[in-house]
Amino acid sequence: MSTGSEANISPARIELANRLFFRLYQCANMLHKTGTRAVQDEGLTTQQWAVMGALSRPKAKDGMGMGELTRYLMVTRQNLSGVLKRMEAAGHIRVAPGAHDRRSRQITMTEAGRHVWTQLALPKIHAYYQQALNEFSISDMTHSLHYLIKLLKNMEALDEAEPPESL
Amino acid sequence: MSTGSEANISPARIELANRLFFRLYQCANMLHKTGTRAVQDEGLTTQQWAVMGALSRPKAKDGMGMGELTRYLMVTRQNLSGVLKRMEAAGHIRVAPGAHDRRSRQITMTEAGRHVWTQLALPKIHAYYQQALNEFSISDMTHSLHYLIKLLKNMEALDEAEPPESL
DNA sequence: TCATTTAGGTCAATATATTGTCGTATATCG
DNA sequence: CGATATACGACAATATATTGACCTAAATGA
Repeated sequence: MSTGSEANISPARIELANRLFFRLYQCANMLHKTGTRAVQDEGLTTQQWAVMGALSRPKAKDGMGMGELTRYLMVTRQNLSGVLKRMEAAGHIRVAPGAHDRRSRQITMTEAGRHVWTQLALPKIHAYYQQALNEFSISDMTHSLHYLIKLLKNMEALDEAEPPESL
Repeated sequence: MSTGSEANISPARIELANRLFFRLYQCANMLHKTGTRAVQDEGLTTQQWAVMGALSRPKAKDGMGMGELTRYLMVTRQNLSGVLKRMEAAGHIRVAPGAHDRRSRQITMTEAGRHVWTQLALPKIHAYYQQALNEFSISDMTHSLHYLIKLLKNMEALDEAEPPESL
């Protein structure tokens, strides 16, 4: 008797979804607010923190390409372009033409950037984690992570369902 | 033998915290990207959606003050001011001086705004919820909500620990 | 080789979002 | 009544973030 697509969502689900997304919205705001505040003395922001976190991984030892980074951070290249420009001006990163594919740009951390990251930013980030994850057990963190990834996958699917520039 | 403050964070905790916050960062980006896309035909954004959600609650039948809204949404008044100005221009909301306290501004949804919200936006939002929460059981949603609120409380405490304008 | 795709740069418009500062009207308290 | 606190408005600077459009150079495939 249903119309084909599962349009019968229970009011309880809707109510829960409403609360869930509202809290996620608030979390997003607070993440950027408190996160940026945690590393502002180093001249960083939450976004630049994410970029440095990506580049400091052992996997990214030889740097990362633009497209690789945009996919990893889930932002547009126009956006990332601006962030990287500021980070390059600050001396945190270096941009060089790619080795194999000369169209691509390889983004690497500079020595200065690595110093700022490991010596100055990381201690503050760890202190931030400790406060932000106060009262979270290892189990709590594992479960939270699981749900975030699950949600993320659904939103990625939603994103790919109607891409803006017809990827 | 410890230095007083609990500086001994296990590497496992740090690693988990890293992943958790990175995923939260990605979720924040995707929430705004896919959320805005879901309601853009109605001329709305994720933020305006949040505002209308707040104003459409039975509790806010008589509208909400500026300060009330900034605390509810956890944004600054300078930010909210801009959002509200656009929404007022679009005819979605009305701003009137407060009844009791004439310094305050009472923000209310207009009839047109209520129509856009209930008739156009809500159906799309429910469809969005359905896709974004695909494979989430009621239990999953309840647990996710619980963790988001827990995290939020910690970040709020962090925020109040060092307020910018010495509230 | 030629057409197409891919990886980017760049410019522009628009909307969030923060911090900081100055100013004004209104409450409120002593 | 006078001092102070509160609730805003307005303005500026800066950093994200999106979409959209136009461009170039290099890789790739028929």
